Amino acid sequence: MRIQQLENFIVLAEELHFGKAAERLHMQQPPLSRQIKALEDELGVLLFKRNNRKVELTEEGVFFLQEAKAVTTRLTVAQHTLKAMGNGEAGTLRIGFVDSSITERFVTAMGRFKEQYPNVIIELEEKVSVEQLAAIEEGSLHIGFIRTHLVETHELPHIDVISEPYIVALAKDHPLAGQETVSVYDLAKEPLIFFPHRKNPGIYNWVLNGFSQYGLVPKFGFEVVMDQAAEMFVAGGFGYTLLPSTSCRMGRRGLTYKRVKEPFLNLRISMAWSQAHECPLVKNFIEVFTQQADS
Amino acid sequence: MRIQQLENFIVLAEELHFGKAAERLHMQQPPLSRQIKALEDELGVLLFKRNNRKVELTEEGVFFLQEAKAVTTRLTVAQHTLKAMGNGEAGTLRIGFVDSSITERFVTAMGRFKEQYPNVIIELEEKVSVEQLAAIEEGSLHIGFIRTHLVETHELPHIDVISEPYIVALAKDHPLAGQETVSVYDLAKEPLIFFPHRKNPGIYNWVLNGFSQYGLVPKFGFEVVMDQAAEMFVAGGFGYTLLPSTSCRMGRRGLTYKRVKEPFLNLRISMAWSQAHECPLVKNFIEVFTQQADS
DNA sequence: AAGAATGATGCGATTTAGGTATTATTATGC
DNA sequence: GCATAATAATACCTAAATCGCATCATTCTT
Repeated sequence: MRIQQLENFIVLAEELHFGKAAERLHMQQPPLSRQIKALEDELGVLLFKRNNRKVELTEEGVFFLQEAKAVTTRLTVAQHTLKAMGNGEAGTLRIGFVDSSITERFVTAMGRFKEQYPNVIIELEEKVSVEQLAAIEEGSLHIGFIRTHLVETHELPHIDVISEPYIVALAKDHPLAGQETVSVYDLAKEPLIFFPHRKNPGIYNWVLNGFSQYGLVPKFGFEVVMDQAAEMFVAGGFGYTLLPSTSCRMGRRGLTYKRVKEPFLNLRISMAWSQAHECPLVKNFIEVFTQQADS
Repeated sequence: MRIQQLENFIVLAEELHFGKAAERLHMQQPPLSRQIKALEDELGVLLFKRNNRKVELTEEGVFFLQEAKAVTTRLTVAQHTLKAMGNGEAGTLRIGFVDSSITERFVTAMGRFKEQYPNVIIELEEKVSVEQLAAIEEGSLHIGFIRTHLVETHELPHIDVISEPYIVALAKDHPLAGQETVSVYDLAKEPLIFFPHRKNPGIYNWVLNGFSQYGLVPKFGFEVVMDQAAEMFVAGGFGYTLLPSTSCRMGRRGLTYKRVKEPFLNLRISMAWSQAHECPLVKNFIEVFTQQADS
């Protein structure tokens, strides 16, 4: 059975006249007669009652007409959707992100994209950078918002989106709070209030690394899971903590925030994708994302 | 596009291996490769990523797979339904009936049929006999329960289902109530409580006819629309009324029922259909209807 | 580096579809 | 009542599409 047969059957059911239907279909009457007969033979039923003078649908024909219409329209819609997918106007875009990548820019970019491409489904999933990296290279993730140094070493195409120093949060009456900036050497002597290794090994190790650049090891104090809890301990004078600078715009009462004197920890996030798996969806997303940056 | 291409595409999407898919499809690998390529060309997208070593669906392929499955299964179901319709096990059976044809036998036959052929839709419509007759001969009604004398004059195939004399309902203290049977000649002198002509012209004229056989004309008393109202007037001694004998099995208090002495009015209803439009549905219904009569 | 696995390509044979001419049948008009 | 017009079916031919076989090209494995 060919789709064309279904389409021709539908036209004939509308015209109820082989000659006129054949004309509409840009073909001759005899092939149409044969085609309908072949369809009837294949289905094992008569679709039309025809007595050389009048053509009308049988009960079976009425039923099959509705089925044929359903099938052909579904296929036509599918073809249009496929075309839209080819233009990156339909489909599913899978985007990964790390906790700290969620900025206003990130959110508004999502909104803009959804507005411009309403038929694209966006699947967002939080994953640590290395996992995203693997998923991108495997092709199961289109785009990842991940730590910049990783995409640099993996040589993935990317756009940098965040670059902000980690800063020190201290109690206002802390001995170090009097200085404009704080030295890592001084920090290493104070207890660090930080989350446990298991919560985010990447950041944890990265912080350790920041200290070891200067031959230092931080002196760990309390380990707390939530940021708010950490700030409470800091305010209570039990030590200091480290935060991305944007995380503390509205400062907490009793705390003060100081930059580190030496080059220390700089949180850098990039939007990365795979050259190999680059598709129209990705291209369109990048375009929307960068356009927004301009405006 | 052929349906077979969609089916082959589905198999290949399951196997993800041209050789194995071709084997399952009882064909050689080269034609399958070409067929898939032709499908891709027609759709304008690649359905599979294939690098001489691995075959996997593209995003478009995943989407089209779901559409192809939907389309092919719908067509398969449609073909099964068509086959069922050929056996009279699916479709729509249109049955007409007149008011007085609704008996217990009629109702239980409907139930039995619906039980035996659950996929057949029964469309019941009440219509006077002549209209049903026209609809049957035109083919828009499969079966009609109509007045027997009409099907006899039109020579339609039919099965008689009701034959019952009309009888006379009288008040117990009515002068004619003392006799075993009542004569039409006596009846013609008494007032007849009957429904108005507009309610059922067929029966009304038929009753007039019954009297005119004997050169008589009934003497009309009250015209009432509902049967119960007629019985009340009769019980009150305002005259007599005429009823099909089964309509008064459980007699009303204060009334008595008498047969007419002479051959008078005999209500005969038949189930009729058209030889020309006889289809499996009709055959099956007749079979169920007569089977029930036996049991 | 050689061989096995696997999808693509070339070619000839068969099947299938479409076009033209014609036939058969039925309704309509004089 | 017969001739004609209308219309779907059939016959026959040509063109196109499909299939199977043989082969090629590429890539992974050992």
